[in-house]
Amino acid sequence: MASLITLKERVYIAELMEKGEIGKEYVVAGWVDTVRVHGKLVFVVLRDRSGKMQVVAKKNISEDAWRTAKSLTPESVVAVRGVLVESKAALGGRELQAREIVVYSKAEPLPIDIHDHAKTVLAKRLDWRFLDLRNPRNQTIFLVEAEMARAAREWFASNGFVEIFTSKIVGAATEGGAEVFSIVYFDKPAFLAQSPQLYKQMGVIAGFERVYEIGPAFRAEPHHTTRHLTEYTSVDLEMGFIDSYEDVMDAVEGVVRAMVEAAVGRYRSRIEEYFPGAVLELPKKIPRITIREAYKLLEAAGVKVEWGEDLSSEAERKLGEIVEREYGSPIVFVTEYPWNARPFYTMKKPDEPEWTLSFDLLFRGLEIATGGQREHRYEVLRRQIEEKGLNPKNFEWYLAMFRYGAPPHGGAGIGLERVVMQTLGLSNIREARLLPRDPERLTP
RNA sequence: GCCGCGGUAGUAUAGCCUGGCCUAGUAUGCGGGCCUGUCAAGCCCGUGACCCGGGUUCAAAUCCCGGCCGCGGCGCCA
Repeated sequence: MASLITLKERVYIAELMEKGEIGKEYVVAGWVDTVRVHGKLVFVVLRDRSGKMQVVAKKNISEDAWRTAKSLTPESVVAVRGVLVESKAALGGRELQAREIVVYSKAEPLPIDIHDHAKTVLAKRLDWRFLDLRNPRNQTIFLVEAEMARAAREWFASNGFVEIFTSKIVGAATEGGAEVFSIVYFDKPAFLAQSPQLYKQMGVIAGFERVYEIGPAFRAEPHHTTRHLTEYTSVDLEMGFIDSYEDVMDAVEGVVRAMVEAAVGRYRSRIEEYFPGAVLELPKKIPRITIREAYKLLEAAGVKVEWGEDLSSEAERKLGEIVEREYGSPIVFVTEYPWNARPFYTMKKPDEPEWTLSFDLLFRGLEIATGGQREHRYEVLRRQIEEKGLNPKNFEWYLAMFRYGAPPHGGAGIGLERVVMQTLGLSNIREARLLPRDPERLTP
């Protein structure tokens, strides 16, 4: 017999729970969250993307529907037509009394526990990512990510930035390092872009003045840590006609604030429910300290630092704690990094050339963004390439841009997954990436 | 890349140090039974595992070696 249920009739569970009419018939569809079979009574919790509700099937319905109800398995996809009734005992005070049930897809016994993410190790969960994401907690991570990306685009658009799409297949490594993936491009060697850095500078110099890109970046570093991916999403921006790198920090602060506020604004209740360690708001003004001030703070706290060197990951974590305590902020800009810790295109501090006009943004002790003012003077830039031991010949097309009118400019790159991770308080960045790639993992 | 830790049913774990009492325990899942108000239902019965290869030993889940795989720390970075 043909099904009497059509999905056109379908209503979302959240809507039904909020404003469905008691006594009326409705069709809901989704995944079977749990089944509890009693003697002459079956309780089913049905889940769609809006929420969950209880469906009850009693033995006195049609023979067919009763048999179907008894044999439901968790995570099967079903549709139910039933009458909405009040029920003191049911979750949310109402439930659907089933009349008809259609099983579109019967699920086999599950290979992982999807009700509690903590009951299965992350590696196993990732092997079964499509099931792992059925868990509303895990789904929330990607709702937050999507909202952050949307908010970033909106912020960029309303601040005069043009979205660009640069090539991820490149003929030379951006910064001369060895940390790139090699690919075969017909008969030539090529690489996966580790950053759109040089191209976004091109966007500025080409006359767009302000550009941004949200896209993949590839790093061939064999990191075995909870905060590195070999492929991640970079929120990149570059802006011309700036007075100083302070202008770039203002922009980064604007985007990051927009991202966090949008995500919390839209998903506050879900975030509070599933991520008790989440950061729900950023300070009015993100503190800015120079790295030399950071060295002092760290030394005062008994942490060993090397002046003139980059901060170690331990120092960054400690600094995060100190700033939280001293400034009451989970987030801080650290500025004026030493020249030896920065790439060739960074502008040096005019009066103190061993330091640079650059910054990192540390969120709960983890670097989530890096940026600064770029060197736009041809001769100086050329010299800096040599200073870093790189061959200017490999940067000919790039250097040429600075001989035909390049405005003072600067920019930054923000790690999207890291923002998500630190906002929600995740312990592993792989959780914040739909399909994480690390030195070992290439599937799914 | 360097260093450390680990691999036991579908899942998560106990046992390993101090070899035999392991016929490998527990929870959950799965199969079956009872149950008309449960809510990750309850109770009863059942099901299912020592990563691979070699070695030591009377005896190996347990000790040793090699391999494969996983996790984490560091450097570096987003």
